[in-house]
Amino acid sequence: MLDSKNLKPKQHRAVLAAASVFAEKGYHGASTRDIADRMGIQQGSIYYYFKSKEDALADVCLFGIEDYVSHMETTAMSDQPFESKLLATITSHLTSYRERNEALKVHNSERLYLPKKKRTRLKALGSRYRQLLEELFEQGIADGVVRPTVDAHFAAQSVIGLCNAWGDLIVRDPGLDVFDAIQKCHDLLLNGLRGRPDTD
Amino acid sequence: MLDSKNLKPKQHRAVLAAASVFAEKGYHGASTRDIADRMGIQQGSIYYYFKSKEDALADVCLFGIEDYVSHMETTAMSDQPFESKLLATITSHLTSYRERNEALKVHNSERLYLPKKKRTRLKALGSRYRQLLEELFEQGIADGVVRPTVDAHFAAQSVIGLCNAWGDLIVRDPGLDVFDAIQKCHDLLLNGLRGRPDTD
DNA sequence: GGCGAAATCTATAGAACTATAGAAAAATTG
DNA sequence: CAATTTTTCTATAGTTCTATAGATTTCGCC
Repeated sequence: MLDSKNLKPKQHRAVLAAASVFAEKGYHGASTRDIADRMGIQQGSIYYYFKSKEDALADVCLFGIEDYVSHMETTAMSDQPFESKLLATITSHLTSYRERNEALKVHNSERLYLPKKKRTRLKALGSRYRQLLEELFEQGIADGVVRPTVDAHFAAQSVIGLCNAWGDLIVRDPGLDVFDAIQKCHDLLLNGLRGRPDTD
Repeated sequence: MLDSKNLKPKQHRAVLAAASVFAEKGYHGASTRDIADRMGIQQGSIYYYFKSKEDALADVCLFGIEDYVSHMETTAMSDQPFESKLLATITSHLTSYRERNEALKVHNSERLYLPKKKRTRLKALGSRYRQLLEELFEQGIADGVVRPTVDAHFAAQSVIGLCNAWGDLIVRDPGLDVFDAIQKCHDLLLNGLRGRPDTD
């Protein structure tokens, strides 16, 4: 398996090209020719970088989620209050969508087309991410910031879902103000639509 | 164009079969043979029901979103407080995912593969839905239930995103308790994680 | 039971796609 | 610059897919 930390520059370019094409056309809608075209090489030549089209998808997905999870690991370990950690999580999630060249989007929308074998690593990373998020909410409850009736598992899925939804919008509309979206997501999750009557 | 109100039973079955296959394999990953197999007919015979594979996708998407929007229209016109309307919206959204045989999921994840021409109707319906949702939030603000600082457009996108995320989970896990998810989404959106100190 | 319409079948043309093999070119190294 | 390694190219085998045409069967109805 490929470790995105050890990518040679050319392999890195190949993963980015594949990510971009998969993000635009979907895994099945994209052809190996499309990826080759994006790299400026011939169709057959991409098999120098990927053992198969399926492996290309696996590499893109792994690249998309890998250091994204380790970033979450750092946030979770840090010594900040709940609100700051939540904000950091959302920020990491949404900025990833813009910066990581659509690989995270590919991970989220196309990874299920991989056979189970090739999803093992991805699944572990995804579970780890969700677990850290759940622990974050449990911390929030323990600290008295989050209502004790909040279901941590539900909350984690919701945050992931909300961030992915905004991530898709961000990828589709390059003019969208990411930091505005981050702040509003943070505010909505913390306070809801009604909000606490803090300012009363 | 096809109007889902006027579907003959057999055409209806065809749309459901196509929806199911597209939801499972994606538009490009699914073949006309897959759809035919699901209906128990030969590959070439599906062209009796659809002019082309692309038209099949268009029909599925339209079926998926059509009365779903008109349901929202009814909710919006009704004479209920903001909270009830929000709950009705979420309920309609999430139960659609389970009942409409995955056509709504196909609409959400595959419609962008249609050429612009065939998306005109879908786009109009989607915009209408978002607009009704925005007006709902503006009503909430006017009624003093929703904080005036809430951005109605942002809120609408967020509700749609959150519901779609849970919809995907619902489709993927048939054992999931839909009404539990509905209540928790409603609560999270209204009160956020911190919640109002109602019960203090 | 026979007629017209609806539904399905068979067979296939034509296009696109994946993956491989071996040659060729480019880059790197001693 | 010669040897070696890395990268790319050409050509193609083999498969799969969409869509069509025309034959065939099933169905509703008088």
